[in-house]
Amino acid sequence: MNKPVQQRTLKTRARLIDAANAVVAEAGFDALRVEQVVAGAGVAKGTFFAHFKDKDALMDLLIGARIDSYLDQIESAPTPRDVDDLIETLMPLLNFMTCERYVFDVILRLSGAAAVEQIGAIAMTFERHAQVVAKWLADGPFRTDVSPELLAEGVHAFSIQAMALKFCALHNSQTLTENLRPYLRAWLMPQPAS
Amino acid sequence: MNKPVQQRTLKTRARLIDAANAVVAEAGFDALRVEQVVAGAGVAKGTFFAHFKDKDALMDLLIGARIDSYLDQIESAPTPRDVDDLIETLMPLLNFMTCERYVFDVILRLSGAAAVEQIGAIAMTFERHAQVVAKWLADGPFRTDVSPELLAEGVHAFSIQAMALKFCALHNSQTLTENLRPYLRAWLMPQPAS
Amino acid sequence: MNKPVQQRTLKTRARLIDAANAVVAEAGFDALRVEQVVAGAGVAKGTFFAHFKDKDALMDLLIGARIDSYLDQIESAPTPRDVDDLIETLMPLLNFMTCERYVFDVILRLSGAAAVEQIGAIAMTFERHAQVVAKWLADGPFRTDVSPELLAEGVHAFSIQAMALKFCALHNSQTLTENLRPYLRAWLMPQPAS
Amino acid sequence: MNKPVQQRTLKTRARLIDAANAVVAEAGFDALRVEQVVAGAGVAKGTFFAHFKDKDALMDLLIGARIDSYLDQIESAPTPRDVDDLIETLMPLLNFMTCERYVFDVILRLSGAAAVEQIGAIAMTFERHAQVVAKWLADGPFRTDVSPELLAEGVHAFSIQAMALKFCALHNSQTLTENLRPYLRAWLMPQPAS
DNA sequence: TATGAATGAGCGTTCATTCAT
DNA sequence: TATGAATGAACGCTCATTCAT
Repeated sequence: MNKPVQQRTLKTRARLIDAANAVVAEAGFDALRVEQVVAGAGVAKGTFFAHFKDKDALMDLLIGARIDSYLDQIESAPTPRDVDDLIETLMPLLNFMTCERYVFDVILRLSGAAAVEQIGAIAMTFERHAQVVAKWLADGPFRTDVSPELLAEGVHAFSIQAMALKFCALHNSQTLTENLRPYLRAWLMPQPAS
Repeated sequence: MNKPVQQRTLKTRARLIDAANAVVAEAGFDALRVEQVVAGAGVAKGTFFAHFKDKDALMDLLIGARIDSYLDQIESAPTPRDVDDLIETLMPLLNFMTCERYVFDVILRLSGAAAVEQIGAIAMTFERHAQVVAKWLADGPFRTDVSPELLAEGVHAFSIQAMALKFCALHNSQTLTENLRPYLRAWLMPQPAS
Repeated sequence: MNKPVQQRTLKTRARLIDAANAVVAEAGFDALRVEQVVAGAGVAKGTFFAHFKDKDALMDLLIGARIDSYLDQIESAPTPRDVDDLIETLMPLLNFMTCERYVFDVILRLSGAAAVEQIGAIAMTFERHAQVVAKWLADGPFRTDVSPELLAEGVHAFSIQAMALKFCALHNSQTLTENLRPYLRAWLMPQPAS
Repeated sequence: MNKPVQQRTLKTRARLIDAANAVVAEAGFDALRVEQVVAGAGVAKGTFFAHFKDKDALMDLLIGARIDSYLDQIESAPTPRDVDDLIETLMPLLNFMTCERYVFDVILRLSGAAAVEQIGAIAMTFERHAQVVAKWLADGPFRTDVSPELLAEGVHAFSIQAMALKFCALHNSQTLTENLRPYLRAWLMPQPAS
């Protein structure tokens, strides 16, 4: 009964997102302007704000979708055999997350939601990321004295740290991979008997 | 000859900082506006920017000073004997860093300087923090298979993670301390022989 | 055959008006939003405009009805014997008309219809008001050198003036009654022989 | 000492007003857009709102200035000898006030100020109008049983009434002058001995 | 009649930062 | 150094009204 209306809504929403993606492809996330998006979608400005609370909500969706597609790839990849393998598998995602300073900032900002109702796409991907990595860690040649879930959270923490260093003049002489490797080795590998 | 001028300069700078601290005490860091600061200091807006490169430079100073005073306390505290001790020692600092979402964001943003010349007060405190923690970790009953410096960086990474969770509706049911403990246990303690 | 349809129509219309009155009772005329009204009536926005040409048409109805009920009271009151009596009789109406700045504005705007076909409830009440007052003035101890109709129009003009003063910081130290009395004395009473 | 700065301010303000007057001359008051004004003045939008609280504040100034110049003409005109003379003298002002429905609405809206500090140009002209007319009425062949100030307020009330009728479909078959004459005759002339 | 997504055009805001004096 | 008016570029908002279904 209310299907036709909803389809119209979904169509408009899709056009907005398509237009936004076109702008991003052209000029990047930081350069996206709401005005361009509505112009590209051929809708009124008011329509934009009927679909998205604000520009951040759109960004959450766009960036969240990309992270999700990277997670799809990651999930379908073979379980990493060692730390280097793990890093290599994660790299496409980490590279995307640091492709623009603006993107990294948005991700940090939106990865936590002030209220449960406001949990957005990016925050959801963080949950998923933890699950995917935990599943790996349970299988691989990694330390077993703590839960895979905790290990996965640590991978996340060190990834953030390494990504942050990429934007830091003092430490960006090393690549993201090089920064990340010692952290994850020390975190994931069983300690040699002392 | 130029002594009086310098004194006036220092005086103006001091008045700006005092005014800023008054605003912060009244309304918090997030609510601080340059306009309020210059009004409180009784100078013109332009004068503010003659003393501080930008608003962030002031924030760096204000927040950096507070972090430094927490580090003073931390440094003068006895070396922690275990993880709980370590957390307890660090907590006043971590609580301050998460007193406002805005403060946490500023710290993340300024903790890595975008350029080497721009290393500010907050970035300095992070170096100092790393040294203090590394010294502790070298002395305590912690794992020795990796360098204390790397361990300290990990403490930092997990602290950031735990602080971020404080602002996340999905995970803030636990206290910062409760979130941090399992991370640091797993990171710092020698693994039991498996 | 079309009875049930008409009844449904009338029912919807009544529900819209009830909902509108509820909003007005809660928050006043100025705060009334079409959205609230349709929400309260449990119908869609478009339905509102199937029943009322525009929001003003609803306002015309709501405010016109209230004015009419004040006119009922006025009409059933005894013919005023003097100016003070006249003012006292009119006051409930004038107080309502100035209960909100917005109400006064709407009344001014709709009291003269832009087109003859658009004569609405408020415009009708003004005609009625003029007739009622003219009838009084023909009977009372008032000047007789001009027609009662003209006198009534003057009462209207001075009432508007006095009401406007109520919204003016320069003149609202006096009550509406106090502002109105000298006007109507000078307008309605026979001049003393000079 | 602070003269040069103020002159710059005044210059910018003058450019804004000039640009606004140009737009009005071109397209009328109703068609004035803030964007056009700032474009015409060659200043930023922020500057506009630094000079005027909102668009209404500019309108108050523009319209108030015009009314004032009409009042200048009126003031320098010879004292009217009778009602027709009076109407003829006032007509340029009344014609301007009703040149656009929008202008009349703005005048009504801004003629009263909610607070004394907010009294604007239009509200001031109303005071002046009363004074100018009162001075005339004291001199002319008009009724003397009430104060000239009261008589002037009545002229104002009837002028508003007559202007409102101009926008009213039911009564605009008569000219403003024709509508006004009977009112003012009855209001201003000594009553014939009955 | 009923629906409700879409419209739309302009206003006001924001506030750190700049620059001519 | 000090001044403070001016900048600027989007964003977000408003909300009555329309129109295709």
